[in-house]
Amino acid sequence: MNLKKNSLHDHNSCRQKVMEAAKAYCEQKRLKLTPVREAVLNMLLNEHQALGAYEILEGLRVAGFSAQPPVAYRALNFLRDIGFVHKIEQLNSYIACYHPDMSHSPVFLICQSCNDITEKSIDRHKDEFSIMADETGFQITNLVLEAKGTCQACLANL
Amino acid sequence: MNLKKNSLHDHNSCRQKVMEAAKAYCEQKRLKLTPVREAVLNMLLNEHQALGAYEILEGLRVAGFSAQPPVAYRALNFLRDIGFVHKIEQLNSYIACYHPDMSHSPVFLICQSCNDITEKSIDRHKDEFSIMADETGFQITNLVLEAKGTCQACLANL
DNA sequence: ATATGATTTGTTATGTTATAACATTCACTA
DNA sequence: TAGTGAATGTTATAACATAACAAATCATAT
Repeated sequence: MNLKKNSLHDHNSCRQKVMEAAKAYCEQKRLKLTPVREAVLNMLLNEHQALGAYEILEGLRVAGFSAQPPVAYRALNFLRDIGFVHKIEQLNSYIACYHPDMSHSPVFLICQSCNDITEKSIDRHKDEFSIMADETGFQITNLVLEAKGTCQACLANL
Repeated sequence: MNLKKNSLHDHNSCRQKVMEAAKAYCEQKRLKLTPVREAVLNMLLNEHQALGAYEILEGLRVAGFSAQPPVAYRALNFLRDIGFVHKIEQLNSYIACYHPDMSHSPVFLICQSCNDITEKSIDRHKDEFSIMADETGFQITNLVLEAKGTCQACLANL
């Protein structure tokens, strides 16, 4: 499992905070964080890493939910819509967002050695891609910013 | 088809230049731009848009090549390795690169309205993602930078 | 309280994307 | 011209994702 990250912060409290934020957000927006949706978010927060849709589906099955693919994809898409889950396009997998702040675009650093994924944020509207897009009159609705490579810890162990 | 781009430049000469560049590159590196590989690159250059692997496979079938999936994927991966084709991760599709310059990272602006894809370049090592990665000691081997949205022409037609 | 409309969930089936594994052919060169 | 490594052919299957429709649940306005 991902010991490195766990050692860097209090994973439990971090997880709880995000879950509460999700509940508050849904309440405020009159959206429903139903049992399936909460279970999916919880699973992603627990793992603290990217999971494939079918891994999530297996988790749902174990937890007693219906385990047909649409169940997982619906929950994932709901959570993505509200910004608490992101898809890692290069891995076809999904990861919880620990700072669901709409004014920032997520940036992912994917370590090919330890499979750890670090989420960074860049200031929307100030980054050079947004600027580049502005220059050509392109209106961005979604940004995918992913870097694959080797993280510091793994570089040190080479 | 993609009239907008065709009107912006001499598509034919552009296509030929890239194909020649690919041939020169392979010759220099002692790599083989075999018939299948050339056919795939040619198809992508002709279309001047992103194609799915199975569309390419169908093109190969029509051209008389073997049309099992591995044939297309192998050719695509070869062309990606040498930098003449990129994968658009958000679309699971592949597009020819018109400025295969290793010191630049490709950036794609994907218009959801007209399906046009514009490739931009950013200076590797100077962009803020590389800088962000450097700060955390992350060594990037591959960058995926894709923006979905609406292009200028389509915005004007709303 | 209850009809009604909207949202969510269940379920079946299928579509789409990609790779594993191994056999065969080809091109080079020793 | 035999041996080697690269490329291709081929079969099968894995992995990812959605369409379509039925059933249940929920919200709320009368």
